[in-house]
Amino acid sequence: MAVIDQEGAEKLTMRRLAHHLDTGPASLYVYVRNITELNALLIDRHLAGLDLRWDDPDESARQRVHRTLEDYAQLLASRPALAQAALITWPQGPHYLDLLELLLRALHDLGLDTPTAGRAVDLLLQVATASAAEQAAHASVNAQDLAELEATLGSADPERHPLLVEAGPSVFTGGSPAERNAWAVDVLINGLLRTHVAAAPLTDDTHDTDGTCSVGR
Amino acid sequence: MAVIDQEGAEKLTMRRLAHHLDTGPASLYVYVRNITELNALLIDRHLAGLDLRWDDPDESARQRVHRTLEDYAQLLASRPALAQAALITWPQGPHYLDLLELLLRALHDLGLDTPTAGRAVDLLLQVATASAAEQAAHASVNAQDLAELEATLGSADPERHPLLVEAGPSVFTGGSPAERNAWAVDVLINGLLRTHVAAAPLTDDTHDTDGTCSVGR
DNA sequence: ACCTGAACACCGTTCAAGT
DNA sequence: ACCTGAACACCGTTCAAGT
Repeated sequence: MAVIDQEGAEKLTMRRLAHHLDTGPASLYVYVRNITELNALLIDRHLAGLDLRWDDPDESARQRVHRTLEDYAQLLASRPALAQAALITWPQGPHYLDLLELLLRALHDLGLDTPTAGRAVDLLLQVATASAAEQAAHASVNAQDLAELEATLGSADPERHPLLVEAGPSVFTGGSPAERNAWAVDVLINGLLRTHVAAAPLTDDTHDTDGTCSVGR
Repeated sequence: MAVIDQEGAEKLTMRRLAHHLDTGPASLYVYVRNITELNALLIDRHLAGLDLRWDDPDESARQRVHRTLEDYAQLLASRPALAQAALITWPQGPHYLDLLELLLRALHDLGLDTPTAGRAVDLLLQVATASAAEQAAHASVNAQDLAELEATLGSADPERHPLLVEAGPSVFTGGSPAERNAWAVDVLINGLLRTHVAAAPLTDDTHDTDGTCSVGR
C-alpha cells in the first residue's frame, strides 16, 4: 500500500495523492474501490497513533471512556476531511477494531449488557465524530459564521420565542468544544446506565420506557 | 428570493439551481454568500413543513421531544445533501428558531435548568442530524458497504477482540434507524435528567459528577 | 449599477489504448 | 495482464466585460 502523507491537514483527494505518487489518478483504483474506502483506511492509519490499551488499575471505566473519546475526537477534529468521512462510513482496519473492543470492555465494566453496550459504542462514537466534524468545519471558516448564528438568535421575537430570548445565544455557543464533549459523554453514560435495549426487539414501547430510576419530575 | 425546487431528492448545487433558473451560476451570488448559506436557507424552508406547535395536553414533554426529533431526522434523512449540510452549519431562519424554542420548552418542562437545556438542545439535534446523515449516505450506496462492515467485524481475532467476537456484528447493525434513534433519545433524556451543567464552568470536575441518582453498579 | 458569460482551479471515476 | 493518459461529467467561486 502506498505511502500516505501523514502531515497534510489539507483535504486528501484522489488526484492530490496520485500527484504525490507521480501517477495519474486512475492508478489508485487498483488499490482502492473509491474515495470512501481511501478515507476509511486513512482513519485506521491515524488510529494507530492512539493509546488503546487499558492497563492502569487506577483509571475507572468511566474515565477510560472519557479519555478514549476525547482522543478520538481530537484526532478527527484536526483533519476536517477525516471527520466528515467518519460520519458517513464505518472505518475499517485493525485499530478501529481495537477501539471498538476497548469501549465495549469499559461499558461492560460499567454494568451494561451486550446489546446495550453495542448500541452504546455506536452512539458514543457518533457523538464524538459529529462534534469533531462540526468543530473542524467551523475552524476552517474562521468562526465568522458564529457571529451569524448569534445574529439569527438575536432576531428572535420575544413573543414567539420567549425561552430563546431569555436563554441568550451563549447557551448554544458557550464553553470549549472539549468541555462540551466531556459533558455530552457524561450525559450519555448516565443515560445508558438506565436505558437498556428492549429484550423483545419487535415491541415498539421503547419510547416510554423510563429506565429503572425516576427522580426529577 | 428565488424559487427553490422542493422535490429534488438530488443534491442541490449552485450550478443546478442556476440552470433551473435559466442563468449562469454567478448570478446566485447576488442572493447568497456561498453554498453553505444556500443550504442553511434550504433547511429552514423544509422545516416549514413540520408541525412545531405543542397544543395537545395529552402529549407529554418526553413524547413531544421524541416526535420532533423523529420528524426532523426523517426530513433530513430523505435529503442527503441537507443532512450533510446541517451537521456543519447552524441552519438559519424563523422555522429553525421555532424548533429550538419547542425543544427548549419541552426540556424545561422535564425539569432542566436553562444552561442544561440549551446544551441539551444542541446535543439532541446533533445526534438526530448525525444519524440522518449516516442513514442518507448508506441509502444511496445501496447498503453494499454494510456487508463490508460485517466482513471487517468478522475478521476480528478472538484473542485480541473477545468481546467483539462474542457480541457479533448484529450488535452494531441491528434494528431500524427509527428504532435506534428513539432509543438514543431515551438515553439522552434519561441522562440529561441527571447531568446538569456545572454551575462554575471553570472547575474541571464535570467528568466524575455522577448525577444525583446512582443505581446499577 | 446591476447582472452574468466565461474562465479558473479544482473534483471522482471510467475506459480505451499503450506497455 | 497490468497500468495509466486522457477524457467525461461534474463542482464552487471569481471577475472582467457587457447591458
